[in-house]
Amino acid sequence: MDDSKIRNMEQFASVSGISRPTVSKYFNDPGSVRPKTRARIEEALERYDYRPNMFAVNQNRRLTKNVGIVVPYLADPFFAEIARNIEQRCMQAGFWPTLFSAHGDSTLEVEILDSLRSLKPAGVLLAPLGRASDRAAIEKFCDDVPTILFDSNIEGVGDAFIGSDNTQIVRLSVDYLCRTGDAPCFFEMPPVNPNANKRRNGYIQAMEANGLEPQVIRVEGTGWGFEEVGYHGGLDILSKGLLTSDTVLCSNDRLAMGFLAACYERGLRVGHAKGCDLRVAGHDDHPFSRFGSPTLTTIAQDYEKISESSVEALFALIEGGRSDGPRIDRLFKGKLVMRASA
Amino acid sequence: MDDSKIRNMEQFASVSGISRPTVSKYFNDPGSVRPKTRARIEEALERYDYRPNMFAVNQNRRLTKNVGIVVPYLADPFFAEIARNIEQRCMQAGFWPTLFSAHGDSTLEVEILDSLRSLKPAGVLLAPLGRASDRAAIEKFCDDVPTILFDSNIEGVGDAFIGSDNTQIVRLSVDYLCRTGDAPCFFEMPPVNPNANKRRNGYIQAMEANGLEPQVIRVEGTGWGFEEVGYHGGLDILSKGLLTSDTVLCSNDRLAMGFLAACYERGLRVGHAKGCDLRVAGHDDHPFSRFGSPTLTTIAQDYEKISESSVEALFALIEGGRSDGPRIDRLFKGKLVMRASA
DNA sequence: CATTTTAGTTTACGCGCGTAAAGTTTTGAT
DNA sequence: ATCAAAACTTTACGCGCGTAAACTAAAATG
Repeated sequence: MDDSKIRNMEQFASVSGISRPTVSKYFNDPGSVRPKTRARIEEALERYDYRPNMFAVNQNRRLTKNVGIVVPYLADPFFAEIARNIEQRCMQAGFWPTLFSAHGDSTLEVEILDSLRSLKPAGVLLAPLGRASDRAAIEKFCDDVPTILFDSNIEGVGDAFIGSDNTQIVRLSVDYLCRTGDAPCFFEMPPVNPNANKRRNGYIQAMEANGLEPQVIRVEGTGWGFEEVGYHGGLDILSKGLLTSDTVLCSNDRLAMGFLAACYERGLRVGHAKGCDLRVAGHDDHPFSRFGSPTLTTIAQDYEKISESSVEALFALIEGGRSDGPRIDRLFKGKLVMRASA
Repeated sequence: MDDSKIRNMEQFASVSGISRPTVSKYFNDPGSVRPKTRARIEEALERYDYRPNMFAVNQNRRLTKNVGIVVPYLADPFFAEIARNIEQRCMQAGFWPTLFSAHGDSTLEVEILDSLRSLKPAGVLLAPLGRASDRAAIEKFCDDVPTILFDSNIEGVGDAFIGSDNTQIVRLSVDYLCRTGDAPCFFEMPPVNPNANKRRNGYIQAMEANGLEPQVIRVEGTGWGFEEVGYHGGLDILSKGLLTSDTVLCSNDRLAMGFLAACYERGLRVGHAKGCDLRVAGHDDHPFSRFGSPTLTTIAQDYEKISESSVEALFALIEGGRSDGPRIDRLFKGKLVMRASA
């Protein structure tokens, strides 16, 4: 590789023997130039390492190749994983993804969107905080920037929503638990987002469909430290004897993992096997659920499909422009993952 | 707020009654203009919402206000937390942080650095993959961009290293375990980074200092899925009866959490209390360690200080330029966190 | 082969802002 | 009030690239 440094596209064009406008065209879409031309450019690209200046490139373009990814809480490996998945898909499609986390803070969420504006993104994939979100601010942002919501819905905001069918997911867990033992009571997480309520309601529906009486246990706790809530709330529940069943269905796996720690501390043996005191199940198939003590029975969210579908929806939106059709909602079904805890 | 939209600094300058070069100066450093002028600009800023175009701003500046943060594996909440901490500090200092994760892949790590180059960052905070890292590529990057390494060191690369004193950390855990029960054997993680080796060597040193014979247990496994390694490796160790002590010190908490799951599955009772079969301890005070079954005794890394010190070192580097002095290494001590497991 | 189509070249302008130079006003110390 | 220093205004240029227009060369069509 020749080390004489190329300062700009002008120079690179001259060493590659192609005019600058054509080189510019190549970088915008390599397929838009003749194969022979493309070959010459790429040959030069091998010899000299030149990259167009990001800032100059984006200055004149009304629409950049930037894509914003915003998640509510990055310290949750679930979001880290889904972000990774989305990032890769975006890069493969030639976009430049940038990852942001609201860290559970709605003020920060709005700040992120404001910052994102100045990135002039072609589109944004947003998993909103949920109830805590500043609806008006997000709505305004979505007016200006093509935005796909995922994971957590805000009714009527954004160009589409991709997520899980929480009703089906909870239905599945309830049915499984009912078939394999006592009907579950429901250990509810703090309702930070609409999914929390969907799951509680889904539980109630599913129980009633089975002719059983729903039993919802709600504990104190706010924010995104679900393990903390599951642990301390769990200790509280156990010490006060509030459990109405020996089968506990938790709204999500992080809550369940905290609850498992509480059970262990209280000397309760959790599992579906004979001689166990309690069965515990969760939802999401969180990355750490398979390493619970015991390993956690749960319903897996199809986050491969959620990320795939989200990115697809965004690209369709970017290419096709905003349609006046109805807002698209796509919900994916969950799958039962049987492990030791229930 | 007046909604007539301001398109550029020219227009904003005219509505604020200040000339454009002065407004430009203000945005680069609000303190550099006369208080009266500043007040007029900020008054206009309240009425009209204008932000300088990021791309235009950065195009002419040799040095931007961008800061890159690169972590090896974002699905590890430890890195998510430290990234959050660093992000906030950077933003407070008026920088624009961008977060990247190598997702355990050295190819991606190099790609990230290449992308970062085109962001013309004022500086970069890099937690390298470690052994898997492409040393030459990182070295070359550090020649061009002021870079602080943190968490995991690469000898002689970058302008400084900020991390934990792994020797002290392991010494602390070994001493504690020896004083409270049988001397520990050491369950080693796959050596993905130099910290792994530092910890093993630290263990051996600490044991010998106590006049005891070190016992290192090494299992198969690669990559960053430490829980997986701890779990499967743990099952293997237990089934083959390879443990040389009833006290197991794990190189880190994630490995330990996996091992706890294995112990649970084998029906072993872990803890420091009477009647327990095994004591288990880890290192790092990982966010999830307090929710283990049992809660995990560990040595906490001082990641508040690590992030604070990393950012400080970077800012000093950015402002002061690179000195010819020796590379700065700062190591912080760990603190014992006594929980139920040992 | 002549003709149309496609792709590339040349030339030129503009994006929004940093920044330098020269001139003007304000400030604050004497 | 006097005057130098500090701050501001005006003017002007350049950053690196997108992109449009007018022209020319190459490829595809018949």
